[in-house]
Amino acid sequence: MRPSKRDELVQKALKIFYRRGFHATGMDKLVAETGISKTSMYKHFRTKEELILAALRLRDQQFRNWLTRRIEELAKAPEERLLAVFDALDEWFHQDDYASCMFIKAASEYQDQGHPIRATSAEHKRLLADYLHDLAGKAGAGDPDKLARQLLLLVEGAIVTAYLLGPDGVSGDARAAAAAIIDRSLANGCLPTK
Amino acid sequence: MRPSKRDELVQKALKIFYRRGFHATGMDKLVAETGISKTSMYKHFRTKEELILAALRLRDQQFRNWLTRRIEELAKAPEERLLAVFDALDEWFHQDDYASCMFIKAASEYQDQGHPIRATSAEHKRLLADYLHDLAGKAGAGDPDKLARQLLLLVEGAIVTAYLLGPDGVSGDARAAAAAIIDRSLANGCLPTK
DNA sequence: GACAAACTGTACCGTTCGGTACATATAAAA
DNA sequence: TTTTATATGTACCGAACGGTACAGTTTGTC
Repeated sequence: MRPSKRDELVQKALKIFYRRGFHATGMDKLVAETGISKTSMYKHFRTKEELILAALRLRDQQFRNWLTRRIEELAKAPEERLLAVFDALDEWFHQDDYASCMFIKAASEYQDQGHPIRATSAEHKRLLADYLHDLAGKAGAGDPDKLARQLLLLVEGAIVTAYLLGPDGVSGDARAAAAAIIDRSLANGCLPTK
Repeated sequence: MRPSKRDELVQKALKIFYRRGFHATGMDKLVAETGISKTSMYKHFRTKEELILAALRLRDQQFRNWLTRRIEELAKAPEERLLAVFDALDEWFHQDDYASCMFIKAASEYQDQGHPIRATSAEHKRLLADYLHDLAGKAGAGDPDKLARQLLLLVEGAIVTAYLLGPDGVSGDARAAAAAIIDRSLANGCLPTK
């Protein structure tokens, strides 16, 4: 069974929304760029918002899937994986179609508290934080909650900075900063571990 | 001389754009919410984009002004000011109308390379980085460039995370992470300074 | 080949978009 | 008081917005 027209639509819409933005992308533009008729679109999704939500759900799945897989390839030991996070991000930042994080942008355009698009974006970040927490725990962090939250700050900061000021060096800085806070968390400060 | 109608417009438009977004805010909405006639608006600004740019320039000025002033109030010694950055941010995050960074959101909506709105947003971040660099230098950091770039990551990460996951604790985490990387920069690692 | 499901093209709906035309009002400066 | 600059209200422009109606075409299945 070939990929359904529905999946094809979501996949293509995802790329277009990512590249052009949500409000700035009209349904007619989606018709023109996907080659899928508007009638079909509204057969699969009752509103533009539902299509956006489907695109965000797909993005969440694809992105976290890629990130975790890449990190597992790049490093084996948990402490090393905490740093490999930023090596994976570096690859992302240097893709020529890199344009920040889709969820940060979605939450920027749909700011109402409790709006499904904003809620979905927040959930994505929570899942990302959970993954970092998992890594931090396996690495033997003294306070994995805290370490994960601190690393998340570096991840988000790197994403935004790589977009606004360019990708070069950002991951390296984030990695170095991460090393500092990881050292603190694992060694409980500058005291020798024994 | 009273504040000109033009300044009043930019000030009010700034708040509305910040709260509702750029594409989502039509000129008619601005007329309704500011009480300023559309004719006047287009006498002062030839396009909506020019009005947005004026609002961003005002925001840049107001925000950096507030931030630096607040930091100078909160701490006197340069090393302490590097940490006070996050105390000031914490106050911002807990304002009930906090809605992330206007420039991150602007760059999210106007993604074209070289678009004036995106360029203005990038410039704001560059100026923020310059300020951090200045503080880092005065604090005697070994590599003020690097420290400033790392702190900027924490600042941006805190802004985004406070918006998406809520303000509580974010600044504390950022502050703790900042302390770790500042210690490294000032002491050149865990080695004693002498 | 028949049938149903899925997809397409086009025309259209009311609304809103950014932006303009124009005639009127207000208010300070001369 | 007349002038001049600046504000206003309203009506409007063509285009694009999200979304619908409907008739016709392709597609896989029995």
